[in-house]
Amino acid sequence: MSNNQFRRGELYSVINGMASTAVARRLQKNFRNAGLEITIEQWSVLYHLWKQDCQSQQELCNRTFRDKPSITRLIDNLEKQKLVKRVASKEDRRINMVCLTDAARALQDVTIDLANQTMSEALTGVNKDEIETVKSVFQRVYDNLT
Amino acid sequence: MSNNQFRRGELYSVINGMASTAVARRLQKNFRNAGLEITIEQWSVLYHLWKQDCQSQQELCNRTFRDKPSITRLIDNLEKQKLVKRVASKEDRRINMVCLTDAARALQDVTIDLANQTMSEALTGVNKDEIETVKSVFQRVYDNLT
DNA sequence: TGAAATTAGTTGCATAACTAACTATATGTC
DNA sequence: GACATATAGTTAGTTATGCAACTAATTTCA
Repeated sequence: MSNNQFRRGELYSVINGMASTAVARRLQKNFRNAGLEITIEQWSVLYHLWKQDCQSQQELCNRTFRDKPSITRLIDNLEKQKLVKRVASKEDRRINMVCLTDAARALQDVTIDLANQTMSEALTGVNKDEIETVKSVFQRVYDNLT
Repeated sequence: MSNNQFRRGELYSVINGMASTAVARRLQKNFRNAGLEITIEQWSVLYHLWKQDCQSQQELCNRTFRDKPSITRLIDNLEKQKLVKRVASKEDRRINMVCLTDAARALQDVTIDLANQTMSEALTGVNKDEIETVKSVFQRVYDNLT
């Protein structure tokens, strides 16, 4: 095995463990400290609904990079907390449109502020070019594998 | 909220969802296609034991960026599959040294090859400088938050 | 030396992930 | 129109994660 290849295995560990876990934990902690009961996974669904309300579960799967059972259960839990409602589509009765409640709309500004603060903290000492490189690399990695 | 801040929230979604999920799924699929029954999380523990055998659970926590209960259960499952053994330390009876079995040693080459192939596939079109930038950014993000 | 604090690991509980198998609705084709 | 196929979503079973609370062993220090 070449040294270069071994570094790639190592890179896998780095990408999948270190930074994303640390950011996720910090954001979750910041939500909790602010008295917010939502998980970051639930937040990531709400994030896409704030950008565009009333999406089908399949659209949320595509946008959050999750599979269908994961979205089913995230929506189950969000519905229990009265943050979203499933509304049967009239055009296609297979489809549930997932729509925000007023309670969820009230969370938008405060939670996005917390996410921005968390990311600012995480990205201290990282410049814009480096951020653009990370985004671009991740986009290519995703495209290479899907 | 400034436009720049909003992009940071977006970056969070990108980092935590897109690339790492895609790589993890592909690697898991490649393991399964090769008839290997281990999960990528179990593999990541084995990876550190291949680098250095017989580490305490706490050392594995630090190296894999997982908390203690996660490691306890990963080791439980690896022990069920007879890939590791817990060996009580003689110097400090609180400590379990986690050691590889022959069965686990036999998995090293084939699984690391699969990981390298998967990463090569994922990183097609990404040059060395960009990889170094990603690693460096992730290291700083981790340091900023811990 | 003996009580307090620290460290290593486990257990319980909740949420989330993936796979496979399932139901129900819609579409396409003969 | 009817049967095959595809699509949207759910359910079941296993693994993994995070947090809090716990036990047991070790260290600190008064």
